[in-house]
Amino acid sequence: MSIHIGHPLKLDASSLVEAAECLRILAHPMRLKLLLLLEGNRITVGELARACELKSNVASEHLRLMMRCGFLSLEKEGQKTYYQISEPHVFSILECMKSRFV
Amino acid sequence: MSIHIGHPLKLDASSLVEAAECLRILAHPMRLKLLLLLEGNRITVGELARACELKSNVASEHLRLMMRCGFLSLEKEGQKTYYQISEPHVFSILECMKSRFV
DNA sequence: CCCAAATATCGATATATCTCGATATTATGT
DNA sequence: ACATAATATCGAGATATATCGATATTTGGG
Repeated sequence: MSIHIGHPLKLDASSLVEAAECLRILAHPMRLKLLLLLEGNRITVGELARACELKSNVASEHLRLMMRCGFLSLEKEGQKTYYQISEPHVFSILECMKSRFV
Repeated sequence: MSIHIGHPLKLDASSLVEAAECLRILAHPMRLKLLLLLEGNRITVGELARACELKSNVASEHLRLMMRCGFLSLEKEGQKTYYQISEPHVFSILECMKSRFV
C-alpha cells in the first residue's frame, strides 16, 4: 500500500541505471517469492530452498544477487546462513506488487 | 514515499510470474526516464524521444512494451500519439525508486 | 583427522533482451 | 495522387541472464 506524493524530483542518469539494476534483480518470480517469505522473517538457505522447491545452490545464487544490491543481509550461525531483508524499500515495493496483483 | 503495512498476503505462482514481468519492463534506465517524464504529463513519442535523445523508433518500442503490461495508454491525435501513465501503481513504484535513489 | 551437512561458487549451454537499421503504416497538406 | 511527417514494426547480430550439474568451502560431530 503506497501513497503517491508527486515529488518533481529527477533521477540523474547513473541513478536511473542503479534503479534499473535493482528492479531487474526483483524481476524474477522466484526471487519475489523468496522476498515474500523473508518479509518479517529470518530464514536459512535450506528452509527457503525447501519452501520454494529449489536446489539449495539455486536458492543461494538468488540470495547472493539480492545481497549484492543491498536488499538482504545475512548472519552465519554454525553451518547455517540466515538471510533477512535489510532494505526498507523492499517492503514498499512488495506492498506495491501485492496491491497490484492480488 | 511509501508505507509498509505488512499484509500477510501471498501471491500465487502465476501472479508472481506476472509481477516479475511487470518489474522486468520497469527495469530499464530509459524506460524509467520515460516514466518520470510522463509522471503527470501526456507526451508524444517525438517529444519523449527528443527529451531522452533516442531515435523515435526506439522510444516507440519502449512505449509499446509499457503499453503491453498496462502501464501506459495512448491517444492518437492526427499523426501524433500521446502517451500517458494509466496504472496508478506505476506512481507508487516511481516514488519508491525516487526515495531510494535520490 | 575424517566425514557429513549446509552453503557457495564455477562453467557451459540455453534463452531472453537490447540495439539499430530498414521497412511499413497512417495521417496531413498541396 | 504524391510527398512528407510521425509512429510503428521487423529482423539480425550483440549482449546479458537463467539454469543446472559439478565442485569448493566452511562447520560441527565423532
